[in-house]
Amino acid sequence: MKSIRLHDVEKEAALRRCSLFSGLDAETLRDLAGVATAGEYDRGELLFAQGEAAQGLFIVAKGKIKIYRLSEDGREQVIHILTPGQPCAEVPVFEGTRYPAHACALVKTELLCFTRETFLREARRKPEILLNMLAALSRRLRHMVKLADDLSLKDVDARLADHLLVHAKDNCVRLEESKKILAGRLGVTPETLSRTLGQFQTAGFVSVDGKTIRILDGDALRTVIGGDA
Amino acid sequence: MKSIRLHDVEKEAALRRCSLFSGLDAETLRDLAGVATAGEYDRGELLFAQGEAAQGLFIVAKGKIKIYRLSEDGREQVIHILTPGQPCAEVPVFEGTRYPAHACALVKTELLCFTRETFLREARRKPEILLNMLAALSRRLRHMVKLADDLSLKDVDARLADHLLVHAKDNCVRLEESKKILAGRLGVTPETLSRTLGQFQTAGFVSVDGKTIRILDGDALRTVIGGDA
DNA sequence: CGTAAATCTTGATCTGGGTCAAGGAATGTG
DNA sequence: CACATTCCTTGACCCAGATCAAGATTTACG
Repeated sequence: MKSIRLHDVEKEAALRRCSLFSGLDAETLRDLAGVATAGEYDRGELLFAQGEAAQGLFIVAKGKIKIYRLSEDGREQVIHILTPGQPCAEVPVFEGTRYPAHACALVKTELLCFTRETFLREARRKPEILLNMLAALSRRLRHMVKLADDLSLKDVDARLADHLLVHAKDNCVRLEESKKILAGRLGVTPETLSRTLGQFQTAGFVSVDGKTIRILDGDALRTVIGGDA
Repeated sequence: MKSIRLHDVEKEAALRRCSLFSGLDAETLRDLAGVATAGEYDRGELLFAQGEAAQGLFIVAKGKIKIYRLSEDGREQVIHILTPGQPCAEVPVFEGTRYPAHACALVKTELLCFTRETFLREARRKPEILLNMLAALSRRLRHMVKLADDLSLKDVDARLADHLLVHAKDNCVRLEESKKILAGRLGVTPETLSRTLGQFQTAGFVSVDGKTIRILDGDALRTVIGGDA
């Protein structure tokens, strides 16, 4: 890690992009920006390791962070890819526990960091910060509940169709991530994702071109989510 | 619903049993108890319906609440069984959104209720309330992440073994819920649960007697969680 | 207590999707 | 540009666990 200097306006902009803070007024954001420190990580550099005591929470300003676990047989399970605006390690910071996963930079990455103490001090001064974070955490919890639901009672076709519809911007889904990682997020193997996407394509529901998926028949996808193939 | 009167000390005791509030000091708890209202629901009575605007959050004081969804083909998916001390509907209350599921009383049940407005007013006065809740929500989020993990990469044997070890009190697990509901929570069908429990029994890992499961060989269960049958 | 409803167990069968394997496309690197 | 690496696709096979069906056992209630 290399400490870098950022103007407060840059830090503020980075914070505003983060859902945990996005609803806050300008003054509060400025305060938070004032107490945040900035750092730069090289590609492949480890941010923190699973099991380490949580010292601070991070906000991605630029670049990409991979959150992953290693199972005891050494297989890597990607939990999240964090892009600019996303926070990281709030959970262990509140609980005062250890980091539950590894985090490493996928490319050269700039981060804002609050130490645990700094953050708690600010939060006590301005409860809106906490209300905001509660809403954001609630939303994440909701997503996880849905995912767990879907994993046990929907099939792969339904999960993929759902994902495509949710992430479509005017009938297109651009994959920032590799398909391998998308597969992990849907809880399937890359092979199965490839096949399912293939089926959708031959059925005429979508057309796939590299990392761009165009939705040709949204209604068909919606019926896939409901019941049968 | 029938409004009932409870002494503040009773309400306070109910709040203290709830993880969202358990770390709070006596004064704060008293304040919260002062603004909570109490209600009684009959067996089968609906607390709120999926899709309804969230008006308040509840704490179970006595009885049992079932949280469930109905899929479009009418099948019921139990999400949670709430027992005394558990909170309900915090998520939609923070977000100011709708209830994401149905809730109904399984037996005659007493509940404390905060309206959205009342709660937010108190929370703003005492930020510790929010810090406490953040930690609690974080923990729940962690659990869901683990469940989602396990659903996609662990088999039923491992999930059941894990559940038994986590919930054991001196080598015994008493099922408050029916086995059907436990099955739902582990993301399997009742048939599979029955079979798996049967296997564990004939293997000598546990002994089952009605709603009580005694763990005979904890180490065996731990190895089941790890890798193979 | 007896009957009905719900819950639990057990067996037989079927299938979604994981695993293994091997051949293409991309992308990066000296 | 050749080479290596990682990513993606496709095929063949197999198994965990769902589903269907049919008793057995418990619980609820008039």
